Amino acid sequence: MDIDLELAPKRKRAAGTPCCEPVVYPDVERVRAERMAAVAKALGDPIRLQLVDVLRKHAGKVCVCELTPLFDVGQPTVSHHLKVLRQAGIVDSERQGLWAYYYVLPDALAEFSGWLGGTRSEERAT
Amino acid sequence: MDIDLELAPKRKRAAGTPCCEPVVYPDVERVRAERMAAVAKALGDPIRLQLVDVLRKHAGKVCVCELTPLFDVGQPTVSHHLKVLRQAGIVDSERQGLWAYYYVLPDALAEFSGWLGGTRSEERAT
DNA sequence: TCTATTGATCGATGGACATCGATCTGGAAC
DNA sequence: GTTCCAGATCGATGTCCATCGATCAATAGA
Repeated sequence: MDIDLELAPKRKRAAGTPCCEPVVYPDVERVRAERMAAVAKALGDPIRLQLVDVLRKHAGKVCVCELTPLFDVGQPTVSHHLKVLRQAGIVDSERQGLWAYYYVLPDALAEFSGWLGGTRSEERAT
Repeated sequence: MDIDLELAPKRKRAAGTPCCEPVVYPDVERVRAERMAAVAKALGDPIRLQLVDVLRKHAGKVCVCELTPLFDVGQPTVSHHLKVLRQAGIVDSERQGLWAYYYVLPDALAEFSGWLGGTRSEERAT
């Protein structure tokens, strides 16, 4: 019930007729989807999501030595996850002597967040 | 520069002393992170993200026969992606005769969207 | 009943990913 | 220099994932 008639199969349909014409999307939509999916993928691991969470909680820059003991994985694994986040453009780092400090890049999550938050397509900017 | 002193290593440090005490997070944070990461992971594929996008654009329910031709993958693959989205609790489906109609579950993305949108931890509800 | 259609499922395959231990790099203390 | 430490990288390993062709179940028309 409550089917959107616009998208219901166009005819009462004799078996064999294609049910509807394909809706073609402009290429830019696909590129945008790939960009946002890359961000979502990077956030699609509990450790990485928590890393971003911690970095956002502390608006400043956080030492890796503070991040590592938060998780039940080894240091190389945390380093790996931070690298994934950096490659996704979500965080960046800065070295200070022996230590490395990570921070969230502002606006890195803006596009994805905007898409997620918007309930209707009309609200989106191109 | 601009290091958050709260999180900088606590002492001037003789090499060998641990640089800082671990910050322990309550278990609920980890569970919440796993829940949100699961949603992010489901959205971490361009096809799935576009599927959700199309379903949200058309507030009603959309026939699978309308979704399949949108992508350069076979019908089993689209069906697989829809299943992943359904298992993540993001969409659900309903059969009408031969056709299956998919729709976005309201509030499925709310928690993740709220976390993503909030800039500071204080804005978050538990 | 027979046949055509939709959409889900199965099994296989190739590639990506999370994790680990070991190692490397380059600073800092002695 | 030598030694120690923080953090990144490497190589290996086991697991998960995206995709495909083939097939199946359910339904509707003939």
